[in-house]
Amino acid sequence: MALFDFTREAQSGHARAARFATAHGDIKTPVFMPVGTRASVKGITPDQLKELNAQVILANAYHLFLRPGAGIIEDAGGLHSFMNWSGPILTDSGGFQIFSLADTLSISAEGVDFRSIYDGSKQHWTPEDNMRLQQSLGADIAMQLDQCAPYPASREFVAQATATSTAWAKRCLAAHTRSDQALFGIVQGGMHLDLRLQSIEDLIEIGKKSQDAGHKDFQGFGIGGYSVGEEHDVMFETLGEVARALPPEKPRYLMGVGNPTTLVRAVREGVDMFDCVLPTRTARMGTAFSSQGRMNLRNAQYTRDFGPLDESCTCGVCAHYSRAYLRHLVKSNEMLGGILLSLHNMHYLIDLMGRAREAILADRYEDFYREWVHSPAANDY
RNA sequence: GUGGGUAUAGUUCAGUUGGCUAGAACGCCAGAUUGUGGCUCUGGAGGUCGUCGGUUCGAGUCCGAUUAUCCACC
Repeated sequence: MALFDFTREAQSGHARAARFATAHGDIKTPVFMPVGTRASVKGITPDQLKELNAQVILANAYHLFLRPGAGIIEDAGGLHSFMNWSGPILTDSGGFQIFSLADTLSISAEGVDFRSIYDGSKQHWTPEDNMRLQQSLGADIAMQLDQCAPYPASREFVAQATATSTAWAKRCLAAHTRSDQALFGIVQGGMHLDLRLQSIEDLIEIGKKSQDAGHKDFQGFGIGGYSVGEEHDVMFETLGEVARALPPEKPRYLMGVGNPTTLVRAVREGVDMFDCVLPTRTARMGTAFSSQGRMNLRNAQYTRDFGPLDESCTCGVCAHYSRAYLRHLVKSNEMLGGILLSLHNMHYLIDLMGRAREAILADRYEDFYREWVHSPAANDY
């Protein structure tokens, strides 16, 4: 199996099961990727991630560039060595941070000026700078630098941001030379289907021309610009058509999503990969996913509840700790509370995608989907 | 026993020369969290101001008694 081959194993409706080959191992899809922005999945060690069957984790080029700096990670032998994770890693470019952190000074076709969130210093990035950065970090998958439009935004603004992303996609692809690292283009276009379809057409064209010139093509595509504050159902008005307009022989990565039910629905639309801070962030705030829906462990009803977090969960936290104890930890601000709930939530999403994969392989994804949306577990947002 | 201090929300305390619908912090209760600047953010409940009486148009604020409690001295 050649590097970056996306080998489709089964399809059930639009849902796909596949293997994506990277230099640090295969990724079996559909897959949820834990987020470790600053080379750390908050509260979870790499050993624990392996036990949870995490296949690939995320890091963020923007944050690592500002701290500790790419040079240090390069001297450490790359990101894998630096953080002691031997499996696949995906780095996000930082396009989302430029949009979300509001320290952006200016964005033009040429590049972006922004201020460091750590010391306020002025920084300048071109797409080429960003590619150099991500290649020096050495992840298995790099994302193009993109511009993510906020929501709501005028159609004109979204169209302009999408055009900028497309221009940057072309330059990122041209500047990307590392053969053991995949590069994903990113679809933008906000909630406008026509802008998104145009974005996809442009990305495919850019890849084709690059290949014709003897250079590489994108090995997959991110679907960006969703989960930026819109109502949950808005995304599904266009997601299916967007996902299926992408080349079927390459992975589709819905960026920044999400909660369990959104994953189950998005897989049904043909999405293969997800990442989200939700399992760890909500865990630190005291919230757990469960077969009974979302649970807020701070609630008084758990004060004397000595049963497991989720009776139908197979994770180590549910095997050994009671709701009452977890509530106590959360209420007492003990870091162990956030850690244990993070472990559980992470297991929950990884296991969910594992079960989705089994259902696809057995060609009964529609049944799996129906069962899910009618179960109390779907009460998760 | 004597002298002095203090009694206001679950807790620690603010409440200016008497003029509110008596406030704060923490705690408590409940929401939020989607390509992570998050021990974060948003709401809510809760007090006949120790008790009884007096002065006053009006008392958490002044006066008396009483109870509790703290300190000092016998």
